[in-house]
Amino acid sequence: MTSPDNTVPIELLEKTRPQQQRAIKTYERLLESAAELLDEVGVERISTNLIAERAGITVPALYRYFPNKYALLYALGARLMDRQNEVVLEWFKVFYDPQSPLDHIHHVYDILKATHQVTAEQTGGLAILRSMRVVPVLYEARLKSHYAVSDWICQQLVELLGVELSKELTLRVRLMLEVGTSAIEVAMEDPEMPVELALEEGAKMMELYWAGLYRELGLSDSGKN
Amino acid sequence: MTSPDNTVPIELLEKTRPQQQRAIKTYERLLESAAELLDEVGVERISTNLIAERAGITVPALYRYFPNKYALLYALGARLMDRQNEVVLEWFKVFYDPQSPLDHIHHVYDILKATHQVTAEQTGGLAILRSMRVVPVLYEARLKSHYAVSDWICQQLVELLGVELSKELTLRVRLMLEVGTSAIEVAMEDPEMPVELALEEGAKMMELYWAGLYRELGLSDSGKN
DNA sequence: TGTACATCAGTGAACGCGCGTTCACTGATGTAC
DNA sequence: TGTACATCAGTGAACGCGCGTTCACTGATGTAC
Repeated sequence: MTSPDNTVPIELLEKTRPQQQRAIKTYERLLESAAELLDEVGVERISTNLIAERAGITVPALYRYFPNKYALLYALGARLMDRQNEVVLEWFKVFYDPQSPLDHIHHVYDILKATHQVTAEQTGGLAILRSMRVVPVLYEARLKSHYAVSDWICQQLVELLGVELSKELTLRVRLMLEVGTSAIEVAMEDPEMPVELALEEGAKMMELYWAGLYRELGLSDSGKN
Repeated sequence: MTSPDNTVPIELLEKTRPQQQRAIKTYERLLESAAELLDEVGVERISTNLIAERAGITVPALYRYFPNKYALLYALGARLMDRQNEVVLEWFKVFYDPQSPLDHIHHVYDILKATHQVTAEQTGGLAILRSMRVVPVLYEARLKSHYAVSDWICQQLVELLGVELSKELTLRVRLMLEVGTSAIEVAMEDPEMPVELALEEGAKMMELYWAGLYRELGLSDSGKN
């Protein structure tokens, strides 16, 4: 079950990189159009024809830069995930304080807020996230990216707090990230759900759990809150 | 953004209900085939042709029961969501104890476990959940179903614990459900993630949060754990 | 039990359409002298 | 500065295919007498 259908591997790498000004504009217009259409018609209805038309070019021009439809969606998804991941690195830089090294867990809201913002600023951000969950080849990229972040965070915890690295730690961090993502997605997709509430309560859940994790690892919380 | 494209409403209701034995078999084979294909090729590649072929009938026979492709996927999704929702009702029945009315929050693992099992038993269960996140018309059904459960849970909390019903309570319950779903999905889709770990840790997160919720509402936890 | 008939279930063939992709091409941009 | 040329960027036309859906139909099942 859920085998990734590897019979015919799908090439995701871009073919030609745009070089001239004009080409860069075209390339960006392609990504922007794809993002809009992902939002408007969904991943099961999007097509190269639609994307090219929206971008104001002909279809063969699209194939100049991307070997196929999925490579284009991948470029879009990878860009968004990279931005999200940068938020995590930035957050650690800002909120890690050697004076009170466990204090960062009281700033989970900030990381959710920043990630939400990055996603909301991207045209069709929510639709992009959704499509990454559903297209097999994109899903694998998503998994890989999430593990990259989990691993990076764990490495930080090892270096900064001296905790012992373990498979279980990585998985627990990964689960927390997934819960955070979930809160952000709910905030974005449910019109009834106020963004602030979703992010605050999501952060609360993560914080409580994270504090428990540190307690189990023998690290004592600063007691704040 | 994220407008559900209501220009041409898609009919989701079934046309003819199967009556004879033979027809019921055909109908079930259609759903089963669709579930398999959702898992194998994904929602953006599934087609009525593919489904009918797999079910061993011709395409017009499919159109006897469903007005279109989405109605079939909807039937599949609705059936799974209904089973999941039943788990929630059952769980409350089993774990609500008038002697210690707050004790149910220490059994969150059980509800996750049972929901996971129901989903794992359904062919292509994970693929069905994923597809419900991404097809606009199915997504609305998903939202509606989730709210039905949240509302039902809130109603239980009102009746059993005497808490005051509020919009915020519903949203917090809904968020918890979403987090639980998230843990189950991670358990199912990530080959690296041991199912038990995901469910246990997910339950832990929900429990901690839920305990906090009760504390805020002025209900004191039995202290067990 | 046998048959005529009504209803239910599924078929064969066809439709127009948009899909992804490729080809040989023209036009635009940049650069060497 | 002007021009010849190389490279980059985008086009027009076409392809075969599978898509969703409908039609008039044949075959299977159930029932009344």
